[in-house]
Amino acid sequence: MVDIKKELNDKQYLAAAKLKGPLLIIAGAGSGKTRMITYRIAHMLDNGIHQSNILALTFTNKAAREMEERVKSLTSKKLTNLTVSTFHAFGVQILKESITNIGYSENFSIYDQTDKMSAIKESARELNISPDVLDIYEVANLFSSIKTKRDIWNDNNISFQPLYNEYQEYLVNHNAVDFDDLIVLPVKLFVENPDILKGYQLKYQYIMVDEFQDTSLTQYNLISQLAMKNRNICVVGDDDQSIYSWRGANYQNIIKFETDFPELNEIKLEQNYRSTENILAAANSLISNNTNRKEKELWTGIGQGKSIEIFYPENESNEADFISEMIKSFHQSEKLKYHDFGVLIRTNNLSAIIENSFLAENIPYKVSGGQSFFQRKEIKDIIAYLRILNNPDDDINFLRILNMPRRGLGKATLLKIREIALEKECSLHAAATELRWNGDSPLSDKIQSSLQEFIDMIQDYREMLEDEDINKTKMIRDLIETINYWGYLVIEHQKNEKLAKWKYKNIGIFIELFEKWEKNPDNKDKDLGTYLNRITLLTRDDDEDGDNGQVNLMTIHASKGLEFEYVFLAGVENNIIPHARSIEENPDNIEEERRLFYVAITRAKQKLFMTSCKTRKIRFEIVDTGPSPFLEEIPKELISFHTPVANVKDEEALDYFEQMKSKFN
DNA sequence: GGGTTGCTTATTTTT
DNA sequence: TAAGCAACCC
Ligand SMILES: Nc1ncnc2c1ncn2[C@@H]1O[C@H](COP(=O)(O)OP(=O)(O)OP(=O)(O)O)[C@@H](O)[C@H]1O
Repeated sequence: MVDIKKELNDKQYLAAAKLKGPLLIIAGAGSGKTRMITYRIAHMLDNGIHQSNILALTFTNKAAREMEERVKSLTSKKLTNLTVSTFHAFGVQILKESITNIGYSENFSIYDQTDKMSAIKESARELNISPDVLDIYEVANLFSSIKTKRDIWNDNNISFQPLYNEYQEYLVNHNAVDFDDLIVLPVKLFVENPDILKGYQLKYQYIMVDEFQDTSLTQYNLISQLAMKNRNICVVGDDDQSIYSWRGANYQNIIKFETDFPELNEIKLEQNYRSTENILAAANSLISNNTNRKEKELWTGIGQGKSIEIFYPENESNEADFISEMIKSFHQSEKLKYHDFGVLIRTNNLSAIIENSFLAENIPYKVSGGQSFFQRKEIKDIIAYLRILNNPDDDINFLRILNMPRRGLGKATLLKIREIALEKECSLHAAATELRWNGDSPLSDKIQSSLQEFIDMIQDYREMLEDEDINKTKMIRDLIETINYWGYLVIEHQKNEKLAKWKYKNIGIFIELFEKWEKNPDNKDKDLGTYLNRITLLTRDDDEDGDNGQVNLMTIHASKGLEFEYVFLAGVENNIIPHARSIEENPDNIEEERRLFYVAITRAKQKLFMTSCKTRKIRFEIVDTGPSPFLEEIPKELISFHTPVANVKDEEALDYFEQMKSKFN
C-alpha cells in the first residue's frame, strides 16, 4: 500500500483520495499536480480498481512513460494493462481496435506533417491546381483548423474547400489518417456508434488528464464523451502554462469542463515544492502582466535562494561557451550531476551551436524535442518501404520509394502508372502491378523489367511479412541490403562520405530499436503497422530512457512538466522570446510568449541563469539584438545583472573579476 | 526519358 | 549548410 497521506499535502491528499465524480485542479507551476495524479493512480490500484479501468492522458510521450514508471515503482506491480498515454497515442489505440467501423482498414498509415503536405500537393495535382500557387504550409494549417473545428469556411478560405474535400478523399482512398484524424476519427466513431462508445465507457471508468490547459477542443470532446457516463474524471492544469494554442490548445476548456460537469469539486494547490522564493517571485511578477487569468496563490517553503543572474555574451558562440564553462565549473564545485542542468531555448535552431560547445568541452548531453530520429530522411526512406509492405495503397510512401534508390522509374513511368490509377480508380501500387502484367506495355524493355523487379520485390517482402515464422528484424536487414541503400547513400553524398556513413549508422540504430521492440516480451502486439504508427508519434528523445548524467538541452515547449536544479535560459532576446514571427502573426500572442517565459523560469529549482547576446548570426548576417522585454517585468532586486562578458575564448587569461573591474574603471 | 548540375530557400513552437 | 527543386544535359 502506498501511504498517500504521508507523501502528499492535505490538499493533494484530498484530490488523490476522492476517486469518484468530476474533479478540477487548477494550480500553479510546481504545486505537485503531476505528483498528485501519479499517487492517485497508485491509490486507485490499492483500492481494488482494476488497472484496465484507468486511463491517464498526458501531453508528451515522455511524460506518459515517466508517470507509468513511477506508478509501477510505487505499487511494485507490472501493470501491463494500465493505460497511460498521450491523446494521440490513445487515439491510435482506439483506431487500431475499431477503425473498420468508419470505413478504413486496420493497416492504416499515419501521415505526419511532411506526408500531409505531400498529400495536399497530390490532391492539388488531381484537381489540376498548380502547387506553386499554393502556400502548402498555410493550406495544411487551414485544413487542420477546419478539421478540428477551430475555423469554419468563410469568404476568405472557401476557395480551398474543393481541395480540402479532395484531400480528405485522398486520405480515405489510401487508407491514411493525419494527426488530426487521430482525435477526430475516434470522436466520429463514438458519435456514429453509441454501442462502441458504451464499450469504451465501460472500460475506462476512471479518467485523468494532466496538462489540461493544453488540450484542444476535439481532445476535450473525446474525453468528455468517454467520461459522460461514469463521470469519474479528474483534470489538472494551469492556465498560465498554456503554450500550445497554435496547435489548437484552448484553456477555455476549463470553463467548458465546469459547465459540462457542474457537480465538480475544485481543489486548489498552493504550495510550490520546486523553486526558491526568488524564482517564484520572478515568475509570479512576470505572469501578472497577463490578462484573463484565473487567480492563483503560490508560495514556497524552500527559502529565498540565490538571485537570478543575467549575462550578456557578445554573440551566440560566446553564449554557448559560457554556458559550457558554467556547467563544467558547477559540476565540479557544487556536487551537481550533469542531469541536474537544463538548458532551455525558444527555437530548435539555437541548439546546434550549444551542442557543438558541449561536444568540444566533453560535456555529456541529450537533446529532446525537435525533429524526431524517425523523421530523418534516411529513416523515413526505410519506413516508407515498410509502410508499403504494410499498406500498399499508401500512395505517398509509394511515390517516395518508386525511384529511390534510382531504378530508372522516373517521371515518364510515373505518368503511365498515374494514367492507369486514374482509369481504374486504384492506388499507384495496384496500377504499377497492373502495368507490370501488361503484355503490350508502353514502356521500354529495360524499364519494364525494372518495374517488374520492383513490384516482385514488394510482393516477396509482403509475403514474408505475413509469415509469422519469419523474424522481422532480419527481414528489414535483408530489405535494406536488397535495395542497396548503402549504395544509394554513397551516390547521394559523393562529396561527403562521412555523412553517408553517419546516415547508414542511423539505419543500423533504427534496426536495433526495432529489434528491441520485436524481442520485448511485454509487447503483445507485434504487428509492423503498430510499430510504424507508434514511432510516427515520437519526438526526439522519446524513445530513450533515464537521465543518466547528461545535461538536458531542449526547447521551452519540450520542458513542460520537467524540473532541473540549475536552469540556463539562452537567447533571452527580443524577437526570440517573444518570437518575432509569433508577434507578427498576431500581436496578442505576446501573452502566450509570456506564458512560455513563465514556463521556462518555473523549471528551475535552485538557480536560474539567463543569457542575452549582444549580437547574433541570423542566417548569414550578424545582427544587433536587444534583451527580451520580459526582463523588465521581473523585479530588479531579484536579479544580478552582469555587465556584458567579453569574448571568453580570446581573453581566457583574464580573470572574470578582473574583467569586471576594468569595466568599472 | 532519365539523371545531373546548379540554384534557391529555409517558416516558431510539435502530436 | 543542406536539402529540395527546376532547368539542362546525356
Ligand atoms: N507533497 C509534496 N511533498 C514533497 N514534494 C512534493 C510534494 N508535491 C510535489 N512535490 C515535488 O514538487 C515538484 C513539482 O511537482 P510536480 O511536477 O508534480 O508539479 P506540477 O504542478 O505538475 O508542476 P508543473 O505545473 O510545472 O507541471 C516535484 O519534484 C515533486 O516531487
